[in-house]
Amino acid sequence: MYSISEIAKKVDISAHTLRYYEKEGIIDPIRNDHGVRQFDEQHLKWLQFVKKLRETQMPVSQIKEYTRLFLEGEHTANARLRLLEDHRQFIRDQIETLLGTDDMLSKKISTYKELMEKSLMK
Amino acid sequence: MYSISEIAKKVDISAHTLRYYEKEGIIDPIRNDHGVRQFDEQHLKWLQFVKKLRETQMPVSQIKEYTRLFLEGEHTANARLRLLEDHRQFIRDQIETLLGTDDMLSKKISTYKELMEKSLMK
DNA sequence: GTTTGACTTAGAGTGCACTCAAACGTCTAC
DNA sequence: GTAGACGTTTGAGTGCACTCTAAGTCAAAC
Repeated sequence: MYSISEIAKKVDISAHTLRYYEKEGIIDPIRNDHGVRQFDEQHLKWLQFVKKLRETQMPVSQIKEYTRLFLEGEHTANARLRLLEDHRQFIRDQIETLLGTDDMLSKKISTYKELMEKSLMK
Repeated sequence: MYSISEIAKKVDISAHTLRYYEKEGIIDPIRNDHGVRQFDEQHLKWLQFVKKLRETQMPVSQIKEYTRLFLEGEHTANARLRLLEDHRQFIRDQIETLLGTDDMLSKKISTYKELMEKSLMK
């Protein structure tokens, strides 16, 4: 069992943000008899998954929705699958955009370097 | 010469956002004798460049900084080069993250599909 | 036994990037 | 000559995702 600060460190998400995620219904830690949050390996895995979704710009609202469906049970598997597939498509589109801009930047960077060499030769 | 709404359409950035960019010093359209903004091909090209930077998450503040350096002249070429190289690195890191999550999602999606096939066979 | 430090809560504040509102000016078409 | 489409401005509002504050509880360390 981990305290909020321990798990915060492990997943590299601030304790503040974890409380915010709890308020949003994305996590539901166990509480001990003093009301202190306790996180287990399941929570850790879930948070690592959530983190990957956030790192790839899935909105918190969509993660909420996914969580809600998950908690609703088996019969929402189809809807969850669709959410994941949609996000994968978003990721792929994003990769395309990034590759395109990488390319443009590389060209621009080359031009800059050429220009600077020329001015050095003067 | 394009009006604000014409260029907004061309680059697919709202007129509102273009005015905001102007306030931030990212663009500096010409004004006619009635104070109406006029954009030319140079502005168009610049905005297309800015758009690519924004699409790849470069903060407006950094685009501002790049613009400022650009307007300062030749002697800032080195600083501008560094900005672009940093952003290219950011893009490459982002691509890595996206590829990793794409992979994870693909595995999860396969698992979902297998599960659903099994439940169909019951 | 008191201090330290980690935890709790509700609710307010922050920063970013827009996005809109209101009040007004100007051009063109009918 | 007036309606309507488009432009202008300043300043306020929005939505997202945190991020922090204040006031309090509790347990172990000194």
